[in-house]
Amino acid sequence: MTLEDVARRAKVSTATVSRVLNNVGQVKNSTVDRVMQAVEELKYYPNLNARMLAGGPNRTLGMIVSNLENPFFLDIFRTLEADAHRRGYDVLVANTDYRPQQLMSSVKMMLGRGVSGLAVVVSEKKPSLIRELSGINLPVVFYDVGAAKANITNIKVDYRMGMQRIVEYLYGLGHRRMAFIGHHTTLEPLGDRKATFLEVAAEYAPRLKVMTVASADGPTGGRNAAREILTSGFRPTAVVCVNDFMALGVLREMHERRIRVPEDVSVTGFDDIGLAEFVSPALTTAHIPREEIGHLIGEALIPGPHGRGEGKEIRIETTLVVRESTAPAPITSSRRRAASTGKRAKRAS
Amino acid sequence: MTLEDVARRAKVSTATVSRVLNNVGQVKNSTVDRVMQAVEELKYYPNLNARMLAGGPNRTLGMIVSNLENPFFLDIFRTLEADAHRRGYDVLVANTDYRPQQLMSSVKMMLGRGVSGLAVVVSEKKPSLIRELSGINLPVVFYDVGAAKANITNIKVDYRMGMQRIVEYLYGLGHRRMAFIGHHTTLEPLGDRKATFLEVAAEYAPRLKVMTVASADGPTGGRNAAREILTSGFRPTAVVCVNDFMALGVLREMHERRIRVPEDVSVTGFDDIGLAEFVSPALTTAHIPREEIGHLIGEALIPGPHGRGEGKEIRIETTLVVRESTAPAPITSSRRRAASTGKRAKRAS
DNA sequence: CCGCCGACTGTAAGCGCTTGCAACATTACG
DNA sequence: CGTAATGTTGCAAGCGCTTACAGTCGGCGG
Repeated sequence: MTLEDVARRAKVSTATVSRVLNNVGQVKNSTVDRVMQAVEELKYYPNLNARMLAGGPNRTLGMIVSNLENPFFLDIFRTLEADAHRRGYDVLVANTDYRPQQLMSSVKMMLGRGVSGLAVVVSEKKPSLIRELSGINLPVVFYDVGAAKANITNIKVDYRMGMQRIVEYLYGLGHRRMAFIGHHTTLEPLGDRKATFLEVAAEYAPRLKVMTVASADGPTGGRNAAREILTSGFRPTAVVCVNDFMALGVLREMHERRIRVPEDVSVTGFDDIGLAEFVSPALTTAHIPREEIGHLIGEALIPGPHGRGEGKEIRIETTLVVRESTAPAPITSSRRRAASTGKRAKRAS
Repeated sequence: MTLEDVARRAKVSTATVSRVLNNVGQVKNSTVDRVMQAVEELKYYPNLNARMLAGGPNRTLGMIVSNLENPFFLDIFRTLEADAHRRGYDVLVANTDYRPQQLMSSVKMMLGRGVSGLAVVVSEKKPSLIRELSGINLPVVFYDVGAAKANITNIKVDYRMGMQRIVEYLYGLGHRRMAFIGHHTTLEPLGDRKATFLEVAAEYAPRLKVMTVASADGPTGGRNAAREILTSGFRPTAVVCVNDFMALGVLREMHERRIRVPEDVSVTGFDDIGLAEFVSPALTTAHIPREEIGHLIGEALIPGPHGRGEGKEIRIETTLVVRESTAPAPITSSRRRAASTGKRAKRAS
């Protein structure tokens, strides 16, 4: 089924068929009808490869994420896709599983497919990548990694501020021993998060004791990390996780060990994925407006009536969402003693 | 950056460059090196559209799912993608959100992109689609909808048996009032599931009372459905959900209303998504081997050394996984009376 | 009645890549 | 050293579609 078949059937030239299909140029109404009918009868659908090769309307976006399984990424993808569909665009996704190498090949794949816009929402940094991508003439948006250039807009969330609010909040609740659970800490943005936690925690030194452990992204990773902490001898009263997805796992591990959350230990996440309010206890976390991010990406990549908002540097703020997984630190024997003498009664209560 | 640029730089013809890139035909080693070097220096990457148009090696699969957000679909996609990558293939995903219309356009999109294999893992049935797809010369695999043909292999899970085991198990636990929560019950496979539940339940009539409610797929839908049941006046001792994803929501709703699961009411899911064992209480469910399904799809779509396993009809069995969300039905006042007389002491315990 | 203009349609030149076929270069033997 | 095999390349014809550019045709003003 090619354009030519349709043309023959409608007794016109391929040029005309192309014109009616793309709705460009002037075509007599009766001809349009004839062509459309032929299209129907033949169940013709265009060969998109040929179309793109020939420089036809290119309506496909590309999006590369680190882990589609993590609702954080999936949510961004879904809002972008919804926006894109609304504007007649398709979006191709690629998953890197946090592998820089896979990132590179995914980018080449996207470019090779000729996407008209590319969103790179990953946690692996590749300086060379950014350099390459800023060379080509294509709107690009980076999330978390990269810097704004002529053709690339950069979206960054203020992770530090979010982390600060969490630690502050926990500290205010009387927590003095905290554990941080992360994953892929050798990858820059992810390592930064851990470093950020450490820095923020350091502000409360030496009264605050911390430990950090890394595992894989996801509930299973979270559970393993929790186990590691629990068997380490360190007894944190609060566990702060790099993201909600992992927090799910620590919640479960606590449950299985009959460690009550939040009575015995508080747990926090980051992202505020939908599941955060569906687990029990519901997760206290820092909300990252993923829908907004999805929309922003769409705006940056899809040319609108006002052109597209290229080359901007966008900063996203997080907000602390307190739910059920956090509470005042339990009174330890030593603190109870202090409390009984009335010295810290306020905080311990 | 085109093949010609590379050719010029390596002082060979485009044909030769193409040959070394695709590793076909005989090319002198020194030439290969020269070409590869030019490729490196120019950071050339092939225009996949042109390649496909020209009939080059086509290594991309297409997969259409109803709801990527539902881990059930995502898991299948991920295992297929992993298999595909291992064999040098890419896979394009499209999401239909359970909309038959979107299904049709997604199929056209995939076909238009020239995928070399297509997996349709959806819950919307479109007879015309199946007819169309069986006409073309392309390996296709349908999940849940469709029938095996020359080029299409069909994967079906024995939903009925799974449902039967669940209801039987629940009945054995003393449950006599059950509610079924589904979604999109107007779509055939999904409506079938509801019907299946009803049929299975009917086998226990008139001792078993049931009610069914439908909502949207996902935790939120599950929660809304739970609310609907709870405000209806009907007081089920067991809630069976069409899938785990929705069950997550009913678990939460119960928790918020301080209805204990499983003491006050038992809840079951279907699919056995990873999250099922991370929520509390962990979900009793019917396990569908999603990885196996992913692998099967890969086998059917990717030509291997033994050709591909086309046109088969594959039946997948489920297994009941009992976890924490189910328990014997609570003793009602009337049953307690009976129990106190010793008549049903066994079952009520 | 002629020329011109605008509406409509056809012609044909690619887009970047693959590949059958022909051409040329090497090597092996006799 | 000649000749047939082989080994290596280049040529050029498309793949299906878009899009200048060049008609063709009917109607209008002059």
